[in-house]
Formats: sequence, C-alpha cells, structure tokens
Amino acid sequence: MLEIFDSVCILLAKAEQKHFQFTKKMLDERRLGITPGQMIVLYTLYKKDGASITDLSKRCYLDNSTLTGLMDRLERLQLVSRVDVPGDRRAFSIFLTPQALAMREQVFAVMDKVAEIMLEGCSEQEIAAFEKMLRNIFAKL
Amino acid sequence: MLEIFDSVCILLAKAEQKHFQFTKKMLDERRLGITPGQMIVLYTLYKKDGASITDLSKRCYLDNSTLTGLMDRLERLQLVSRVDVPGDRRAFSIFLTPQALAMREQVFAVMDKVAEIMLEGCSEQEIAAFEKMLRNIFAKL
DNA sequence: AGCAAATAGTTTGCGTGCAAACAATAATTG
DNA sequence: CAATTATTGTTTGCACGCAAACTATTTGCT
Repeated sequence: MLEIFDSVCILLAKAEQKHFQFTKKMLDERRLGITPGQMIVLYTLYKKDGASITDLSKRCYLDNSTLTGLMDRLERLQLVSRVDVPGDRRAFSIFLTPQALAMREQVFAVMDKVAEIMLEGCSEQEIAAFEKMLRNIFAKL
Repeated sequence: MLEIFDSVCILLAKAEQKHFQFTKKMLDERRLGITPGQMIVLYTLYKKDGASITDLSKRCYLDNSTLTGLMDRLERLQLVSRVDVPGDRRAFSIFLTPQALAMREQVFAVMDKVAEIMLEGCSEQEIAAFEKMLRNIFAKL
C-alpha cells in the first residue's frame, strides 16, 4: 500500500494543509484581502480587542514573535492599530479599526462556509465527536 | 466567550499546530536529526523509493517546489540521493541511503508514539470515526 | 526536420510558525 | 536607592507550503 494516510499523524497534517489552502482560496475569491492567519487574529479580536500583544498571543495560541509579523501586516492593511499604553512604555493595546469592524460578518461568513463544506453530510453527533477529538489532541500535546 | 475554539476551523488548525510542534519535539528528543516535514517524506519513501520528484510530490501531497527544498535538506543529511535517470536528462530518481534505511524503525516508533499519546483513551470506534472525518475533509476540500 | 507544446525540476517571493537572542522598560529585592 | 530580575515586544534564522516565473529537456505535430 503506497498511500500514506495509513498514518493518522499524516492524515491530520494533510487535512489541515488542505483546509488551510481552501480557506486561503475562499478569502481570495471573496476579496477579503486577508490571509488565513490574519483571519484567526481578527476572529480573536472580534471577541475582544484593546488588550496587549502578549495577551492576544495567548488567546490566539501563537508565539509572541509570530504575532509581531501578523500585526505588522494587519496594521499595513489598516485593520488594526497599536496604541501606546499609558503607564507602560513597553506595551501596546491592539485595537480593531472601523474597516476591520465593517468586514466582521464577511469574515464569519467565510469561516461558516468553510466549516459547512468541510462537514457537509455529517451528523451533529459526528461533528461533536470530531470537535471533542480535536480539543483532546490540543489538550494532550 | 473569549475562547476561539467555538470555530471548528480554528480548532482543526490549532490541533495540527500542536501536533506539529509535539512531533518536532519528539524527533529532537530522540535525536533523529530530522524535522516533521522530512519525516513525512521519509515515510513516503519507505513505502517506495526510486521514483521521480514529481511522482514523490504527488504521493506526499506536496507541491513540486516544496519538495525541492526538502530534498536539498535530506540530501545534505545524506538520507536521500538524486540519481540521474538514463534517457531523461530532466529527471531524477530519488533513493533512500543506507543511513535512511537504518533509521526506519525509529521513525515509525516516533509516529506511533505521537499517535498513541494523541489518541490515548480513545476507543477503536472513536479513532476510526476520527480518521474517516479527516479523510473526508481532505477529499472535499 | 523544425517548431510548438508539454514536462521535470528549480528559484523567488510571500505567509505562517517557533526558538533564541536582543533592547527597552518595569518590578523586585537587598 | 541601586542592582538584579522579570516582562514586553522585536529581530533573526530556520522549516515548511504554495504560486508564479524560469530553465532545460522531451514530446508531439505538421
């Protein structure tokens, strides 16, 4: 058997690889002008903005240094701004711009659409079991 | 709710992110001297070597250009060699070296261990359902 | 045979991700 | 209060991953 999907490790990696590419394509087709990584950061900020880079990196599960680059690109796109924190000259507060707030529903729509296609034909139970499995993997590793 | 795992898209991405890092760590701890990406290529080659880069890229589900870089690193590690194909001066055959063949079981052991930890406490049915789900996502996207 | 089209593989540019090293600033502690 | 330690955020270097552009062949077609 030449097929490498007999390994669940590879299967997980390749499913995500496909998912990433598909998301990128959909963001592109719908002219959102953002990438999948930026989408996750925006999604996190839609829940709450105004906190520091370090706080955001924890909520995004990204390294601080990864977020620096993402912030640079989001700032260049004028979707986010770094605002000085009074009382701590090291830190910034990250705020969404009006442009970012305006595209909120479109971002959600892309995520919903990707999930819909990805999970098409699956029962609620199957989806719940899948999510449980992913949470479990995240927690254990 | 500030937690971003209410999105199954993000959940999938983050589970794989963790999985990737965990694999990297384990390869490192066991002094295999290879990275997760290289591991997948080796795994594919253990099934069959001697074919072209293009053939290998299809079996690995990677772009040709991605594989070029991976091959460069694997060749530098002396785990793989590009051999000229008689009759086609554009192509190479990719062969595993004796060193690569010698570490076969260790590579499998890492993959098995990661899968074991990742799926610890899950029933056969749960695992089968999870794999089915991932195959389905790969197929649909 | 000669030219166009296809194929094999590489290079370059960009986005994502971490680790390690770094600078600047705050907090702690002796 | 001065010195050490901790924290915040950035930079650099490396590993993926793809798209697009490129080179060198080979194949196909007239």
